[in-house]
Amino acid sequence: MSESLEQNTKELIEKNYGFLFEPELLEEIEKHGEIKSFSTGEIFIDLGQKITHMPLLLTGSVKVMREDPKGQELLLYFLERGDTCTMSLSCCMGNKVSDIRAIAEENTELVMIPVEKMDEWLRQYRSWRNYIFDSYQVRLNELMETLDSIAFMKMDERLKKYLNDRVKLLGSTTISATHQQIATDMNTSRVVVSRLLKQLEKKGEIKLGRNKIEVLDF
DNA sequence: ACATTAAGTGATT
DNA sequence: AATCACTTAATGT
Repeated sequence: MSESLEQNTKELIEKNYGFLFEPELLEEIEKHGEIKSFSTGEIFIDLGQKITHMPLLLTGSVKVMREDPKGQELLLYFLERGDTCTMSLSCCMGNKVSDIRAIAEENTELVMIPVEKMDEWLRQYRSWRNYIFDSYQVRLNELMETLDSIAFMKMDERLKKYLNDRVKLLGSTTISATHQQIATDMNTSRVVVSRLLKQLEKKGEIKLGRNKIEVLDF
């Protein structure tokens, strides 16, 4: 039984990271990594929590957000399979406390790597170094995108982007969320979201239902 | 049937 | 675009 689980683990890691890392590194990941799974809505990294492991996503997706001192939430970016949380990276290098919150968007599996391995692997494996640097770059770009979405885009454009992002991420045109949840993600008010969604529905771009939105046009 | 939660809307700032 | 106040609709008990 544990045999088949390990087999499964190995396959999962190889499927998602096999093309990135050399075999020796993959073996190390299998050896030291701990597989965890979370169901939709579970928070697995929270503000003020010490980071002891860094996550590598295998399946599912994750929402990463920040909270300002007033308790106002702000969505930073989404993670999908093959991604790692760059924010926790910087946290564990400095042995600091997390300043972000990570929530499972859907049922998600990931490998937790102990921080001690980070240093070692950075020195030892070129592919790991590249992966980390690439992650930084990808994340930085995404952050820039959300930044100028907030700074320069109007609400209706932001909402469209939000919907498209989630459709792409979930691989489904049906999003299940309340208007309130969406509003919180974009830190605006529910009323605004409801009105904009209604407009989009009138234009035939989406179809609304209770707790769900179907994206028709994109 | 009643309470609760989600969504829609006009008016105001 | 945000907030208020209120209505209507869908769901759970």
